Amino acid sequence: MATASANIAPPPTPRAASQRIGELDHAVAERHQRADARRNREKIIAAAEIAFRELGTAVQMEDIARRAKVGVGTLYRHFPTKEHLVAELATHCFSGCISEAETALATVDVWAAIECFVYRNAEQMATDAGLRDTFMAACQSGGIWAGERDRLNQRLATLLERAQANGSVRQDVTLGDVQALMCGLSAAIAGGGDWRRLASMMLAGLHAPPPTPAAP
Amino acid sequence: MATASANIAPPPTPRAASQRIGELDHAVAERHQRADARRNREKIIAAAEIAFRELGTAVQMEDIARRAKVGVGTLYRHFPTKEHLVAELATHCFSGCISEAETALATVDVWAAIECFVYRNAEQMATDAGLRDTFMAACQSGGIWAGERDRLNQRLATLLERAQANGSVRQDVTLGDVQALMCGLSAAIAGGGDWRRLASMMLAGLHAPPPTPAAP
DNA sequence: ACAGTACCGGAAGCCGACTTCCGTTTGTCA
DNA sequence: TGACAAACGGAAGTCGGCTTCCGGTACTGT
Repeated sequence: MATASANIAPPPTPRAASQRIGELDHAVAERHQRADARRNREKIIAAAEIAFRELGTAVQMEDIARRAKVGVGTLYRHFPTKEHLVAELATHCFSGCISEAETALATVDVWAAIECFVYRNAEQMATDAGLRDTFMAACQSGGIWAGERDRLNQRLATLLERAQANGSVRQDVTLGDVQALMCGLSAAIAGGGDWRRLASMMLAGLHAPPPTPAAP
Repeated sequence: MATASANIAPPPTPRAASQRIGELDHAVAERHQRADARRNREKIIAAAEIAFRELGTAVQMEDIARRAKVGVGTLYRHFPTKEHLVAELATHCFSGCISEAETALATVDVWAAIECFVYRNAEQMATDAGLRDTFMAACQSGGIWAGERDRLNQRLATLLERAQANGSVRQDVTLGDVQALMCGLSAAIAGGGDWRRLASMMLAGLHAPPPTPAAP
């Protein structure tokens, strides 16, 4: 699994590689399509979201198809690859986080905004394996949904910058550290810790005064 | 994935289930065996340790056999299942941690001992995927190597207890939280953060004075 | 030196995912 | 309404791992 687990196999066929996610994919979605097709797409996404929350990237395509009351063939008509489908779901996760980050950016008290951001995410992670897996995968550079991740990182970067200018976050913390921390928080919550305490500890670590001199 | 990517498949055959790890396994190891067999076992373990550090639980049996210059058949003669082999390796990881925890227990300054323990592990995690995966898997209760994990947890529990009595660790932290934190630290380091800073943040989170009142 | 047996190697088997294929169904447009 | 293409369903294909099998090899004790 490591992690857990994640098992999106690298596409064995050359076929999938020929489609950029978010290009042709959306093009197909937009273009004139039959009513039943559109309906099925909705059903699939709805079912996939639930399953993703429950099982994370370990969801199985057949499981999703079953929940959506649709054949696997139909599933693959709409999403040529598991990776494409997961990317769609991960994008939803990210856009949620992004809008939270934006409300944080609109808040005057930077530190309170950060606290709020972290608590909100931690709370959701407690019941959403998909969100946790998304944060974990976000650390691997160059993933498929790198675009969305970078949009989030952009927000977090300015948030971090302000907080450091403000003195409310340790000066030596980098954006990479923040990313890693979110990833760590996911894992810790997945590991069964109490999300509230874990979030508060993470915040304390960020907030802390100048780092204590390192022990040998 | 999550995790990352642990892929020890549940044994499909009834065969593996009939052998308790650490019982029959060791018995076979002890019992009179041919010299070449013993030599091969050592080669396998040596190769597996290196591969495990490099790849974590994602190592493949064939890879290990190749590195040990041994056929897969031989590998399976010594370890009837991938799970058995990984358990052996994880046990090594745990016993290292346990002895570190014991030196920590022997130290007068509890907080300094904890710092040292965390830094040491973090440093090793930075280059040892096997250690990271071991900590991640340790959270899943009831794993195969639960015995060793519990021996470690026992040490950590008394360490935590003393530190809380001492006032150097937040009162509301539980052993489960500590476990989750180690798991989170693994993930964060795997996610590419700087181990030194991450460890210091984690310690700050533990050390912190009474928890800040939770934000909504 | 020899028999007997433990052990070795790696090709083949198996299994659980993902993905493809194609006959059938259904919506759409004239 | 009829023809046509788009979409459906799910059985079958594929692939990458773990695991087994069995003919050959080489220790070990006599």
